[in-house]
Amino acid sequence: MPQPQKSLTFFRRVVVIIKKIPRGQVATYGQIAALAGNPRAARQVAWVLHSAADKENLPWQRVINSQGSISLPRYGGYELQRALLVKEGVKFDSAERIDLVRFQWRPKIIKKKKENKPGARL
DNA sequence: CATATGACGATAT
DNA sequence: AATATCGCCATAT
Repeated sequence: MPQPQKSLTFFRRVVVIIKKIPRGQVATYGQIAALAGNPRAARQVAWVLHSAADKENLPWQRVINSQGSISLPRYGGYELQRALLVKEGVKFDSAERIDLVRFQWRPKIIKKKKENKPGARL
């Protein structure tokens, strides 16, 4: 018997995650890789975008690098990505970087139960 | 199995 | 700050 819900491939998990990035916010390759279960697979996220951004209709423009900047080369998609983000309200500073503190998506950690320590002070 | 690819990330220089 | 180098690793072939 095959497992009822065999874990999805990394590829699929990444696709699902990227689709959840809210408009006006961004996520980094490494962040997405981590959410997909492998914090060291940032490059694979790039690969997923390369191979499926279009087919899967992903909000690919919301994925940027850990420096808060666009990874696509100038005249190779950079301008388009920048324009799409600006249109969503994302701001770029004078160094062409996005302030991650302001714009990075911070999904709620769903995880399992078990947290909630009554009386715990932080 | 062996190699190649890649919109990365961290570190060294 | 800008560039170079290396480590990583899911997929593709």
